[in-house]
Amino acid sequence: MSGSKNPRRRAVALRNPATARRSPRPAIALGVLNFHLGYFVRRLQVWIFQDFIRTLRRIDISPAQFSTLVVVNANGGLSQAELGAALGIERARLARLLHGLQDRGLVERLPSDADGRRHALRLTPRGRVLLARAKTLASLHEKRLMAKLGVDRHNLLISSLRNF
Amino acid sequence: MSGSKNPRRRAVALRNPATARRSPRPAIALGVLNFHLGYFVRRLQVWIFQDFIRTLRRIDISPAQFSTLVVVNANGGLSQAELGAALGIERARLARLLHGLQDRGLVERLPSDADGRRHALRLTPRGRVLLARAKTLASLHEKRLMAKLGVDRHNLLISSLRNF
DNA sequence: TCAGTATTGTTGACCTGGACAACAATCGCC
DNA sequence: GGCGATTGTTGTCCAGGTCAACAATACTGA
Repeated sequence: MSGSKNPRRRAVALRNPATARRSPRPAIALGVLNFHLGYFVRRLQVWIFQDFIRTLRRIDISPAQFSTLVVVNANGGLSQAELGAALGIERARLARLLHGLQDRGLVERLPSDADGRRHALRLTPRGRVLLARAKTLASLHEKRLMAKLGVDRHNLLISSLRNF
Repeated sequence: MSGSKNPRRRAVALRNPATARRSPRPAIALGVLNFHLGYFVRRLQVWIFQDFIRTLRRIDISPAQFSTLVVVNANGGLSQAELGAALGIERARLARLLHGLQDRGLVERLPSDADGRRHALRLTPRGRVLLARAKTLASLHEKRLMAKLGVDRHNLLISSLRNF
């Protein structure tokens, strides 16, 4: 039984110049990926999130938490359903996310007197203070992103995607 | 103990016009998110991935698998380290991803005769056939994306991000 | 030569997020 | 007043990202 049980066995060695290459390989070809916007959007998004997370790590605010705080602050008393629809966060996920923010004393969920099912979301004073700090840090991140993309391209992308 | 053990208790009802609003709420304000490119990039990326996944579901190829097949096909015999660096996939993750593709008979990992640690990656004939099919479906997805963004904006975004 | 160091790939473990279903409470409508 | 729809919560599953440890191999410098 020469290891034939394992479906991921190594094949026999191959005498192929490509596999023997030792000199520094020229840049990897991306092939048809060059025509797929999703590839580039994903790379940009990964870079942005990593920088954002690193920048706001000291106050322990993730991108999703940041956008939540911003939108709650800008729309006092809105419901979770509305918030989720605005941010594209599924309601189960949003419930847990808000619990985390509430446990940290940043948001409060008041019972809406107009609809017993809804929670009217609000920032606590502490939430507003933290949000101000978060906005400062987030603008630092955005400055770094502008520097990386170039200001003109950054503006082009923002205006191009805003009304999407 | 009126429920005071639970740190996430509901507060007393609030008499606030905002919470009592019953008429259709005007569009949710995004506040400062309007100035953060990451917010828009993420929304676009989510849309793209959802459409891509749905389009290629019938052949069970994810975006990461697609880009892997494309790059392996375009760079015969490259190593996992090179592939991972090109696509921004961490090597632990890439190892498992490739195992999945190998188990499906789409890629093979030949021992590189130049370096005993490396695997020279290649598509199998079956992998090449599936990749052709995947490319067809992916271009359908891209057409849908172009229709949604508008061709001009799509081209603008691609050329703007390609050399990023 | 060879001992120490770096690289490559693999595996295990953990965590976050997304997706989906079930559920209770409440609302709206007829 | 009852029935379907909505809202929020919870459980569960799965995919991905991350990190650490490890074995095998390559490289480097004394």
